[in-house]
Amino acid sequence: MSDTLTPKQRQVLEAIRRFQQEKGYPPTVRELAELFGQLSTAGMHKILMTLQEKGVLSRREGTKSRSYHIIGEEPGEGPAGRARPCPIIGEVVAGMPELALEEREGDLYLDSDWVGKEDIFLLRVRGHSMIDADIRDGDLLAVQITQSCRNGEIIIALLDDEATVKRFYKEKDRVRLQPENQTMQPIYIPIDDPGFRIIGKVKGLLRRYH
Amino acid sequence: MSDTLTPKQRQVLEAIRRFQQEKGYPPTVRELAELFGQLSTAGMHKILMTLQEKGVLSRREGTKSRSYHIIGEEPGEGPAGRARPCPIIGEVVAGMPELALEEREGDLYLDSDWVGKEDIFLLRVRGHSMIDADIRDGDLLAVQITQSCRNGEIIIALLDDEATVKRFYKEKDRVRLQPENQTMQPIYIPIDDPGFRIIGKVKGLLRRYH
DNA sequence: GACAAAAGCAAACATATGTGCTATATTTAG
DNA sequence: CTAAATATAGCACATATGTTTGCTTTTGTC
Repeated sequence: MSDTLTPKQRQVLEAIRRFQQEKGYPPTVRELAELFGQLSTAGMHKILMTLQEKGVLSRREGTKSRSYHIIGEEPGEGPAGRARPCPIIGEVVAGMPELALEEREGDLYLDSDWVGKEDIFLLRVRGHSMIDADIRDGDLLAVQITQSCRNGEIIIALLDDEATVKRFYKEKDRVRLQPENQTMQPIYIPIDDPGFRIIGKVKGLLRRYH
Repeated sequence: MSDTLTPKQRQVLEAIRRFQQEKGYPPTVRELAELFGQLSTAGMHKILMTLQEKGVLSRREGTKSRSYHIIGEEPGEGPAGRARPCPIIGEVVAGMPELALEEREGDLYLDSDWVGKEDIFLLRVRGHSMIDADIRDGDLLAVQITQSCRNGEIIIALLDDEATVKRFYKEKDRVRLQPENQTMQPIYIPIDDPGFRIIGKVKGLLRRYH
């Protein structure tokens, strides 16, 4: 089908794609016409009709504004629908869960298919205390903010205003925090310890090689 | 600033965010009004004005259609601009670099700020041969397709139609492939070995916890 | 050159969308 | 309770955008 397109029609199609990509919303007929330096909208409109007849362009219902889109690249089914910004936190600071934005290093867009749709932030790992879990210094941990976690999950917790990464095990009347580094001993905490607070659980890990 | 928002105003803001997220373009005033079951656009319009005064909402120039957007979440600066789809390959198969799409498990959107803008695919790690590099069975490796790589980089290579993950070192007249697992010996390959081919180098790692 | 398809311009028109009024209910703060 | 702020409806109007008509120019083909 697309092999029957004229050069001009390809250019228009490509312009629509780029506009949606860069701006984040579809163009109007006039905006397209201006992009090609045309003084009238009629010509562009005719091209758009042809592209629809040829089955490569579509639009939402009726004659709504900014409704043209390339078939197979519907806005919302693309990156915008799955990617979500996640703040990178250099350090977990007491005073959460306001997520101390002072420590914010920036955002990273993550695929919600991979990391889920719940509240997430990225925590940069410092030190080698998790080396037995194959977590390295400098890695980013995707942390889902939650207070409920199950046995064996890796959690981020505040212990007397100090943040730690540990495996979580709930025992009779206490909580056992198991370090992954075998040279370190587990920590036991009474369930009602006021200095203990769970920030969230680790859902993913990101590492970058240079 | 945002602490002075009324519940209704928060809801509207959240609706704008979700609309842009799901549809891929900003809503009209009437579409917003309908979302809240209102018969008039006047109320919604007033709320939008208030949100602008409070500095959380903005719009493109003039009075264009579908131009409202949340400040800090401008469409185009968001997911669509940085996220890029990367195919997940279950196994590196001989016959690359056509990237045997049969083995394709799907796509994952990755942030180009993190993974770069070059050709990338994701390779699922099988086995524990890279455990000393803290790479686990099931991890995803972000592989940049290239033939040029420097000493010490982790590469994906084809050796007699078999894919391996190794550290790359170029020596005088041969290439040394160093496994990360200390129980395994390095492999030496003449530079002109026809059965040897570099697929690409590892730029990142993704792990998911359950 | 004749011809048809594609592309362009100008001007109008129809619909979609943004904005501005008035009036009335509902909520909130004091 | 009262007053202010907020939210709603209904209507009118201005601008933005989509669509159509008629004509001219360009382009490629026979």
